[in-house]
Amino acid sequence: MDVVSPELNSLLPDEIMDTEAMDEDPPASHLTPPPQSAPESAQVPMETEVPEIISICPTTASMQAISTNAKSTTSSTTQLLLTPSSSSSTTTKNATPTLPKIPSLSVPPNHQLIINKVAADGKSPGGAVIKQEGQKLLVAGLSKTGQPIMLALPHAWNKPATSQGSGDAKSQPTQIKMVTAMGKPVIAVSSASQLVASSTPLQAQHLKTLQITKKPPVSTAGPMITKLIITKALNNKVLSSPGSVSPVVTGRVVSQSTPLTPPRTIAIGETISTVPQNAATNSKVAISPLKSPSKLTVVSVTSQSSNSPQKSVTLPLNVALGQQILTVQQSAVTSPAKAGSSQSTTQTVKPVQTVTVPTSQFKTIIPLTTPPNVQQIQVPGSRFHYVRLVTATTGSSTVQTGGSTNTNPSIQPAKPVMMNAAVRMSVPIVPAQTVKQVVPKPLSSAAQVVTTSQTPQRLIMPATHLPQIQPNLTNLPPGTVLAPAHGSGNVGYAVLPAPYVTQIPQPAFVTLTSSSTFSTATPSQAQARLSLNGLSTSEANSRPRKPCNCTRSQCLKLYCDCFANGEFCNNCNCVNCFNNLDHESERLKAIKACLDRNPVAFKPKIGKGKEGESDRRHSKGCNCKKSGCLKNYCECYEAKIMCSSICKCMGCKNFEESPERKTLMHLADAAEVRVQQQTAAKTKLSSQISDLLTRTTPAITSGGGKLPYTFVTKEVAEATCDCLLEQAEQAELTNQPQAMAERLILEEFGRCLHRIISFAGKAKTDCPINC
DNA sequence: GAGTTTGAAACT
DNA sequence: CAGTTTCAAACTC
Repeated sequence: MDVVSPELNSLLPDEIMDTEAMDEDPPASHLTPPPQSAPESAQVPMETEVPEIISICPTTASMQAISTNAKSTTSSTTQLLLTPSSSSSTTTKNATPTLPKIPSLSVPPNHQLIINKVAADGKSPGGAVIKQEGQKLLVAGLSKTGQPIMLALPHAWNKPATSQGSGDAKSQPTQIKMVTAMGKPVIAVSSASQLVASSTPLQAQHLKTLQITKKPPVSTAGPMITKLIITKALNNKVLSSPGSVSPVVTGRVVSQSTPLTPPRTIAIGETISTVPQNAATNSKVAISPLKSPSKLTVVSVTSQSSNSPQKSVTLPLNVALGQQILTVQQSAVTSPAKAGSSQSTTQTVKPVQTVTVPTSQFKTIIPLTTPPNVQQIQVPGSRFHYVRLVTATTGSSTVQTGGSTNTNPSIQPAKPVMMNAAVRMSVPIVPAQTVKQVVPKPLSSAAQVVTTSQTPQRLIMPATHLPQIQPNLTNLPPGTVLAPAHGSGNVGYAVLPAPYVTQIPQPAFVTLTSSSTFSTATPSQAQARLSLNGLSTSEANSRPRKPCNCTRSQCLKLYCDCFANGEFCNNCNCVNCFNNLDHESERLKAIKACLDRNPVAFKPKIGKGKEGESDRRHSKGCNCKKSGCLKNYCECYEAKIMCSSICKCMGCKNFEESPERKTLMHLADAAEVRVQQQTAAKTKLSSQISDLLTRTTPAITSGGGKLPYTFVTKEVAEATCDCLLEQAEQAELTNQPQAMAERLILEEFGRCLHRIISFAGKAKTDCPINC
């Protein structure tokens, strides 16, 4: 029977405290995306920081429940809810003080929060008091078998959600999910999620993620008994107390290397070890979603009956990151992992099977019921990588060793672990250049730390079975992902342009985030990526492109820039937009139609030249007639490239030696520089004047100094001179004749005077009584 | 902001 | 493939 401290219960969101849902959550719930909550989903940052260390250890039998008193925590109101694992039915709301001993919290100097087994006190009956300090939160629980369960969380999780808007990737929330599948607990940490117990209401809102699902291996559709913990660690250290903790639970911690230096290779290791079943089956863990730093760790843990021998399972994990596909393979604990990296040269279908970990929004439940295997697909000559998701029903399917580079997940005799999740990684769309495979590392004891690359993340989403849409892989929009239909086995693909993928709202997925790219991405960016048309509020940085204004095309034709770029409309001004998930079928059909008309419709029009940008040219060439190819009507000119021989334009002036073009480009560049310089100068001048206003107001008021020259102090004069000098420099840069230069300088001087006078007038109006 | 111009996309 | 229409962005006033 699982017990949750009442005190904690009152603090936790309903979603978390809904034990029935946790216990009785039908398989469908796992597959069903969480209810679309626009605000929440929109606010869910895709990139989140990952806890430095997350380790899960079996709990001791004595512990029935562990709860953290939010009040006890100093800074963050992080709450940890750890329900005892028992074979019987679980009830979180019935915290029983009868629990023998409860882990107490100790704050080690290493900035870890540790919950140790201690006697229950009055404050948190049946629960442990969590003392938070430092960067890591370590929650240790003891199962009935006496095996501890420990969770280490980065201190960043404790940060209030309000800091998310700061743009600091570290502030992004991380979600911890515990799912029990096949009677075995599965714990996953998704970066997208937020802290379960956060002091701020905002954090509480997002808290939905912690869920434990117990499912007997029933149907083939939902058979996955994956015990998976996904964590992202900042460092390679594994905090789980190796010696003290029983070896039952072992997990690898996937850690990303330093954010500053994104590693080229991503290594994700996963260990699955047996755990006393009684401890695992019914245990519930509610962990307040803490903001995780940019690091993501994925740790899979398998629990099994105590009597059963420890098993190690290899878990192939295929993660498509941006244009990159990350192949992660789990190695047996005993068997060292093979390191292999395969790059772009690939066959149509890679023998390696991979598991895509779907990214989830904050409130996602890890769907373990229908775990597809993912096969990495690389099209020769194609810039893009594709992933084929295959529903894995048996462990045998997981094994395919292809080329030497592919380390086949050496599947141990134990049952294969499969993840029915896609990794959603919102990342800048970049050409898929590399396929990175993670070399499984030999599991030492409790956990292993694996470094992950900072590659942008891409979402692989489940899609409707659309067998009719199987366009040429090489012609798909950049980053297109082929997603399998639900329950359709390995057949059927849905064409998902990568940009779409990154914007797809959250289905029920496991979130795996990469830390590195997140560091640069602001929450708003992630938010914008997630949001659909009109749902996102802040996306200034996420959308370099202008919003479309389509009215008649439904944004499903190439007229629409959003559609043409393979993106969902987002905060656009379009009318009757179908370029969103609500009209997925229409959109897919439109994509197919476009590809039928033009197989390379979604390929970039501006091909990269042989040697850098200078050789860039339009793939089709323009067809301008009146613009002289010197206006943005011309696609060549718009792309800042010159027309080439393939252009059919008339009266083209967009060639290398064209004087018109040179003048135009020169003026454009000069204007840009000028704007920047003048902006800086004006800012300085305004600052000086404003500062002067505050200092001279008494003099003005007393002496009736309402004359502008009152403000012409040394500072103002210097600022004015700066403006004039910059103007002169600008004129010089643009090769303006002397007369013109003088004129520009005088004009600038006039503007400066005008500003001075304006401020003087303002000062006068601000103090009408005295002035 | 409304209207016009322009050229790509779509259509025939 | 060529001609025409549609469409939305770029541009002008």
